[in-house]
Amino acid sequence: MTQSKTDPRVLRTRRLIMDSFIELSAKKEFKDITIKDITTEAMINRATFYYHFEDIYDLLEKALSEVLLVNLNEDVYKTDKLNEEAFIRIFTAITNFQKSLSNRCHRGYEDTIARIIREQLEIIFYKMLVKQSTTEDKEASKINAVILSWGIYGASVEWKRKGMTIPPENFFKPSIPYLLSGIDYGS
Amino acid sequence: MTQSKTDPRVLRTRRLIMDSFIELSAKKEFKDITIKDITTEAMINRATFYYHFEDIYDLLEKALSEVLLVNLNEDVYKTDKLNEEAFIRIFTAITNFQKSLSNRCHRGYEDTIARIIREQLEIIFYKMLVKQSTTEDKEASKINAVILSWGIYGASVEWKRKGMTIPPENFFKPSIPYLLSGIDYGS
DNA sequence: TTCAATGTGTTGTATATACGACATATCGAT
DNA sequence: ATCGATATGTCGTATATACAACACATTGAA
Repeated sequence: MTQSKTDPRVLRTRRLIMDSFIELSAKKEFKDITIKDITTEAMINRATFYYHFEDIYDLLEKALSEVLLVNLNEDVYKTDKLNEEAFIRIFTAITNFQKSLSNRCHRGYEDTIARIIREQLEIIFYKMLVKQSTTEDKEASKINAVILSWGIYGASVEWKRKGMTIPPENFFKPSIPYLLSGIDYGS
Repeated sequence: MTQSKTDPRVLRTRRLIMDSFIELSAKKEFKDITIKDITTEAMINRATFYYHFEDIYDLLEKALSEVLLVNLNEDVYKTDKLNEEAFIRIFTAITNFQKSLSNRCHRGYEDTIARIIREQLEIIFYKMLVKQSTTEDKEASKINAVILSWGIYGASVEWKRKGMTIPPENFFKPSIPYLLSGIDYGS
């Protein structure tokens, strides 16, 4: 809210960099992508890259966060209550994300990616929990968000381990009653 | 040759502006397109527009020149000799250009467009004539280029007036012997 | 007519980007 | 181990773009 709108040049450049990175990720492994590759593809100067990102890992992080966030926002914020439908939407968004990553080659960076997913999940869960919590106990919401993010990410890993073939909603549905019973203070 | 390569920011911005203009031309008449429309679509500042173009007519001119030039370069420079094939390529490029313009609405600017086409044609003809002329008479080449540009543009207007239905090569072929006889000094 | 709204074109200043140079690190070949 | 080639990260400076403000023209409605 306090953020004054950012310079259009910045938005433009970040978009160019991120798009180029995603483009290149489809062709090469992450470890073979150089900063020069990215900036050449994006037609921006190499020094400009460092104006926006610490290094290539920082870019990976922010690019993935953004992609995931777009997925989540498209699917989730249609319903702002954390009910059965919302859980299924979120879980499906994550499995979609996992599927899209499994095409690209990010070998050796699974941990980074896992952390990014959990962080984004935590943010979203926290927002939704605070919004619908009747008490003012934000600490509890924070911890619950952590637990939910780890738990649901874990479920997506298990889904992946089973071959990514089971429809996400079928795989996940059995656990929903348990998850809902824990958080449904209101009503 | 003497041009040192231009700043990538300039290329980027010009492309954004031109693409936005072409985009908007598909939706609105030229007279209803404002500078603000263009710069908003291109996501650049209005003042930046004036850094690159005198006004909207200047943009029209340069945008059309570029589109035409791309058409011509794609088709023409495969053969660098001004023979029957080259004439047909050029004439076809122009009729294609006329067709693409007839969809968009540039009512009231036909004269401007005509001038742009002739200017581009003249440049190309002049280059080719000088290249293949055995004598060093550049003045003659210049005048011949003028004559050819007006003549061939006129033919394309006639082709348009007849409904743009006749295949350009059929329409134009009968005149080629005459045109070739005039310029074929060499050999 | 008058007035408000909108478009045009210009100017001064702040900031993002381009560019070249540099030091350092990494890596593959000899 | 050494060397050339290539990638990383940083810096200073030049320049293109963003932005707000301005004067002026055009337009349409009261």
